[in-house]
Amino acid sequence: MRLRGGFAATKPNRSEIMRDRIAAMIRSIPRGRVSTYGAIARAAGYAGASRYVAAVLRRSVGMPWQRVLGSGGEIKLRGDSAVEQRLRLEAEGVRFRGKRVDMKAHEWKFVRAGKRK
DNA sequence: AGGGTGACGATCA
DNA sequence: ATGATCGCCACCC
Repeated sequence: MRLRGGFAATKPNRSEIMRDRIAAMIRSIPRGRVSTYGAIARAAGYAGASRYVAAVLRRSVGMPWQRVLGSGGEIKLRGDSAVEQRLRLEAEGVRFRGKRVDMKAHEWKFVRAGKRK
């Protein structure tokens, strides 16, 4: 957490930086394009943290959450949420092939960040 | 320290 | 295509 006014704030720990970087990647996905939990984790420099990407998305507000999908363009939400996600995506022009998003046409390619420990 | 959780992902039956 | 398994990661008791 950053403090205002230039006072010595508590140094952000590894997880906070991780969370911020992941959130930034999600926010950078343009309208009409999508990505996956795994790809976002890798792009942020945390390969393997796909589950955490979902956790971050879940607890953040004002994020384009509908643009984040499971591997292969699969909607991982359940019930009403899943329906809403599909509607929101179709509303911004994202096409589906059966149950999944046509990744070939809509997957957003990030410029990878360097790997980190 | 130990065990359980989830909007994951790859693999296999 | 579908469900079970297992490995992963940070969190939360």
